[in-house]
Amino acid sequence: MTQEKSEFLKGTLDMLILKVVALGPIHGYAISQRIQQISRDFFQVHQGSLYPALHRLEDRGWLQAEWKDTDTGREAKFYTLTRRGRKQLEAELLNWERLSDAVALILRTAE
Amino acid sequence: MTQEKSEFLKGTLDMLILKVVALGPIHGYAISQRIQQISRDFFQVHQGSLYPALHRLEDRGWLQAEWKDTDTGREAKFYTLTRRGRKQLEAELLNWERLSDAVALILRTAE
DNA sequence: GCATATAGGTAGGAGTCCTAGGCATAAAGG
DNA sequence: CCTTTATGCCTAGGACTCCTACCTATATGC
Repeated sequence: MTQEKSEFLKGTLDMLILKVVALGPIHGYAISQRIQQISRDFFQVHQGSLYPALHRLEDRGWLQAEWKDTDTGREAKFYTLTRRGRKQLEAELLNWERLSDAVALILRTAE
Repeated sequence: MTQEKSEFLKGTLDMLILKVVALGPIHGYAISQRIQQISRDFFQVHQGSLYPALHRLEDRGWLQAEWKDTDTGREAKFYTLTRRGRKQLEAELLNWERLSDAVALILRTAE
């Protein structure tokens, strides 16, 4: 089955998560909602993508998790950026800029 | 082993190939060189990515192949876009635009 | 009492890209 | 003449990411 979904994240998910977490402590479920909201529904982060990604980023030492209560009095895992996570975010931002510049170079080539 | 290469194509390879082929009939090896040149060496399309991608695009009916002689008198498989390939390219261009816009929305979010 | 939203998770498969190899011929350098 | 390099095509296998489809549990709304 071919991937045709327009929401396909194209490897940007890690960067998007790091960026959203950089805005302040936030739990997983809220991260996916934030990404969807801010992107005006372009991105839809499915739970099967979200949670493995969070565990991945935590394993790599970029995110730190802590169980806390939400506003509504429920338990949730709140994530914060580590120092290394902040560095990683900067690296990914730079790489994304270069990538999209490189793509633009090719797309603008008219001969 | 983690993927850390900055040349990582992030799912853009199909679009880039379609775009380069849209510029005129060209063979596989030259496609990878073109992409590397135009992107100022940011993208490096390895042969293990290139040829499977070309076969994929041909299987989907977006590219058409024909054996011809190069300038230097060697045989090579020249690719051209089919009508469906042209449509696909336009769809991918639009999707790329939307994707990068959506990413930009999130990256510019300062709170 | 039951559906929906919130909040966490896993398993399995599909798809893409990479490394590492193989094959063949032409040009260039010693 | 012979060996290296560039050109040109290809595949196998593994790593990684993302998706669908499932599971669990609690709070809220009807």
